[in-house]
Amino acid sequence: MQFRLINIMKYSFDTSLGNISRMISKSLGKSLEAKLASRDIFITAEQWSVLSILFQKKKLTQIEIGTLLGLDKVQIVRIIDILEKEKFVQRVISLTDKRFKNVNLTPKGIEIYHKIVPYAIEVHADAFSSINKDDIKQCLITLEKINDNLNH
Amino acid sequence: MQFRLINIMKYSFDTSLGNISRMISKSLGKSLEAKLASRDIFITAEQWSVLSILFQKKKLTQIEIGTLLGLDKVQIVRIIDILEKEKFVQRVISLTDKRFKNVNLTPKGIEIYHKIVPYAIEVHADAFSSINKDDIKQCLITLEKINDNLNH
DNA sequence: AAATATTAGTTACAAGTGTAACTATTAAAA
DNA sequence: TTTTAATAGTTACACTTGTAACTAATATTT
Repeated sequence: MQFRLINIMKYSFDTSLGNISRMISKSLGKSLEAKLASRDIFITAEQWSVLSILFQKKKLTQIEIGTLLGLDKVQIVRIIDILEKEKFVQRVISLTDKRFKNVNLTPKGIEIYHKIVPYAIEVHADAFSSINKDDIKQCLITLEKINDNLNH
Repeated sequence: MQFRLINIMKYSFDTSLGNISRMISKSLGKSLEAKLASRDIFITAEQWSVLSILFQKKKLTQIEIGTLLGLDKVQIVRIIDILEKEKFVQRVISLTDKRFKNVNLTPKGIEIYHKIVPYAIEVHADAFSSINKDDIKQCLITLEKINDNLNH
């Protein structure tokens, strides 16, 4: 049984999830950043991921953001510093525990979020073009499962 | 029709391919690097991708490596510099066009390749555990298609 | 054939990133 | 209750990475 598993798993570069996910993630990020830059919006893919998770969850501590995005606390500090300087987010020290800073979108942050969404959709639409939409759905479900495996 | 597409594509962070592929690629890379480091093999995930593409294709120019892996020529120079210093690969100037340098694995490079493969398989097996193997196959096929879309 | 453009690979430097050490605050242990 | 440990967030510095300019060789244009 173990032998069979190894057999199935025979390593092949072409189908290596590590490689293909790295390439896709890079392409999508660069593609989004290029689209935004051409409209004079200078926001990186990672900053965008923070903006969108904040839009979805409304209020998160820096540690929570890091956990959700797989980024460490130093990276989060830097991203929040930049986003706060641009007044897209604000830090609010928690009343119940002064170690925590709750981060939330400002009105300007919500505005930029809505401005960027169409470009994010565009990038994904390009990536998904001429691929069966059920296949894409199924693929994303499998990727979620893989991601769960990797986080536990 | 276009309206329907946009509707299907409604942006959701959770199912954002950009985010999930970034997280998976990072996890897999770090997981492999940690496994290797604990056995005193100090090779990064990117260096590994170069070793394995060279094992598969036997001989490639630096530009070809970059194209296959989605890395630019400067990154490739650096990786090949390191791998050459470790005597895992060698550069051979092309006889037909002196601008090109053909890169290939040395016997030591082939040896380290075979040494690393089991760890690469292990990392993927962890990622795929308890997921239906047909789903994984289908997922990888879809990712290949997405990757093709992004490269054209 | 000479001049120009293009390409593969390299180098240099600025900008970005990861690691470790730090502060402030709260929780747990003695 | 005092001491110790743990946690959220920050800072500093070494290391890595991206951009642009460079060399050398070949291809193209004039």
